[in-house]
Amino acid sequence: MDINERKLLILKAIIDDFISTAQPVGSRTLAKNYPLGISSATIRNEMADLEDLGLLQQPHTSAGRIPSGRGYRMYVDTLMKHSALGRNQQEKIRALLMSNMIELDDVVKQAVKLLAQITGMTAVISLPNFNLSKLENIKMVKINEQKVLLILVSDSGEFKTIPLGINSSNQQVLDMITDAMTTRLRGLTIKDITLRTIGTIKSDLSEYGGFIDYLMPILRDTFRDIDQVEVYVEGVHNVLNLPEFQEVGRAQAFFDTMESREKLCEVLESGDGGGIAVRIGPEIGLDELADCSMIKAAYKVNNEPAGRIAVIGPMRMDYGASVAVVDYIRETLSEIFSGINL
Amino acid sequence: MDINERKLLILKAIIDDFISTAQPVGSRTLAKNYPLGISSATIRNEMADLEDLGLLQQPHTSAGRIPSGRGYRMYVDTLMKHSALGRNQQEKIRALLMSNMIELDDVVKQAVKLLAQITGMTAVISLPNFNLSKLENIKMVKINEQKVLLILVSDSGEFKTIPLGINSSNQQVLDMITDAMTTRLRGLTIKDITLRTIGTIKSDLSEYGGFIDYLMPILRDTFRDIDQVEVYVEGVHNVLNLPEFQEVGRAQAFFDTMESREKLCEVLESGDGGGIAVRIGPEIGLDELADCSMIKAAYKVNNEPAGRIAVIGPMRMDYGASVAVVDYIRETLSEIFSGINL
DNA sequence: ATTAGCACTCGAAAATGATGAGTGCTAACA
DNA sequence: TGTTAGCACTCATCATTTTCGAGTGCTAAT
Repeated sequence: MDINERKLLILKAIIDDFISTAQPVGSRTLAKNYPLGISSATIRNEMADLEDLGLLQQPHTSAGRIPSGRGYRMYVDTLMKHSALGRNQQEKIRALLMSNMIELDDVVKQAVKLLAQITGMTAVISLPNFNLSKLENIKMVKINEQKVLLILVSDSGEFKTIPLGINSSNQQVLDMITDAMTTRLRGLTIKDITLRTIGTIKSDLSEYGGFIDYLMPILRDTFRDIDQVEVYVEGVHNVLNLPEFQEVGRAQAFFDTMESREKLCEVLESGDGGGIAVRIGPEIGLDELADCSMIKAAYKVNNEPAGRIAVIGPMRMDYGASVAVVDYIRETLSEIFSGINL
Repeated sequence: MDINERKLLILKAIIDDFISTAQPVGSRTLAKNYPLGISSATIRNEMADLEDLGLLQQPHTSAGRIPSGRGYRMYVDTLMKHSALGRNQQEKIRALLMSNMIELDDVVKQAVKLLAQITGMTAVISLPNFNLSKLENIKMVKINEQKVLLILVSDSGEFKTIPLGINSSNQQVLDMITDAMTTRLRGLTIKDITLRTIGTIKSDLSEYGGFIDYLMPILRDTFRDIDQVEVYVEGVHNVLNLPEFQEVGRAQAFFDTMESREKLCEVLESGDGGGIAVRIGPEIGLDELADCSMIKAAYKVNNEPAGRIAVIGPMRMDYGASVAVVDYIRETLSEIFSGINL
């Protein structure tokens, strides 16, 4: 059986309708509400064909049709209207993201909130992995007799602070040590730091013998443990407004998934970083989200792919609008982070 | 009408039963399952009296009774069994909270997670308000040409880091400035810092004229904006397992409330800090939680009341067990934070 | 190839009925 | 006088039935 222009038109109409009503759509309503110029009987025949092609499915015998995963795929690939964001909405996003520019974290948090709010779904964003950026500078600041703050600065201007429980140190000594560390470690990533590199520092500082022996294991453990990719999630509860999440069990399963950093990370970080990816149902690669869809994109920091941004919602989502928003936010983030040493 | 011993016994039985089944309890089941030694008819009469006294209510004519707010109040005040935590559970809590002791924040986050997990309800905890603790030390660390990290250390060993966007500063200059600031501000709380105090610093450092003129407004704004009380919430989704939250609308309203830091703060911080408070329904003081209950207590840092810890759930909660957990965690936190300069 | 028409299907919603847990009241009883 | 057995009555819940209508597939006419 061939798939012709008209079938595609009908498929598009069905999906458009289903996206906005969440109800299976039948031949009569279709004939009534869309200018297809053919009768419901003809539509019925075509629909039967579309079902045979695996693009539609019937919840039960006497109901209308709903799109299948493959149907959505075709819709997203070739049928849907790619809408652009309205001017004023663009301005709003831009203004909000630009307003709060001291830290990358803050911008990113703002962005994910915005994304959730605009789409009415759940938004997820991952931060650039600090472990992979090059160290530029290392400092330790004595907080009090029991505590020192370790500060790692990356070449892109990001930094990370880590409190250490260290007894009675002296700021001058700490400065000497961090100077030596900076010399040795500058340009490396945290991932690159091994026991051996730390060992070399120790040999540079033999004069502080005892204290170094005390400090180094702590630093070693600290470097070993810096490792989680940060993920921010926003708008998890938005889905309660959607008809597909009206049974608490369903909603609860979704919430549980959204609370698992690892799963989210895995799903976010998979795939290459180019362009926008639309993952439909099982394509997401997570059983728990097999009846959801995800739109995901990588934003850049200093023109290098860094973190990912995504929106997750029911398969029946407004792909056109969502893609537009994700794209615009990705673009704006990349722009904000381009070349600026935060 | 007098309220005698037997009535109280019946009330207690009804509430115990209702807490565990979530079903209105009738006279027959009561007579069958509790060793009251009287017939269902007698119980019926007593129940009618208890209803007249406002301690019970009937969802509809031919249903059993459920406790009213006043009923719960009486239960909590005089009837319920105060159970203590089991030894092994105590050990578990203790071990978990002790294991992770570098930062107060970490302990507190661990505690709130634990509380939610053990009670199966929603747990909330507020941090000691940094604004109210006395400043001990102020530092600024140059991160790079555009950025400086401001570190405020309190006398209890807590600290707060605030990134500032400041151009091309020099670490020596920063040290001079923070030394002057420390001299002037030590012992004050952040709340105490006014425009005038900042002005005096400026006069100490006339030699750095231009830079100070640039820096001071930034610091002024920064001090003015440090102000939010941190609140951690954990286990919001736990309530989905409870029968009273089976309609999504109900659950959603609860989630919304739990997302409002201000409302939570208000509710947490109200009341004096002594002992454990059980707030039933409207006593919480928030319309959105009028059919929930809250158990709340203040923990201490250095033997001074600091933050609050609470668990929030349906009115039909196991008050005895919950009070025990809250109490033990409060106690353990206070102990961990007693006298230790973190 | 298209469409009108028709018989048929089947879920959703409304109507009906049985069930049973619960009540209040009364009269008998210890 | 307090307690209890008994009884009529209430009413939510659940299962069953009925109705309704949107939808389908098929056939025959255009």
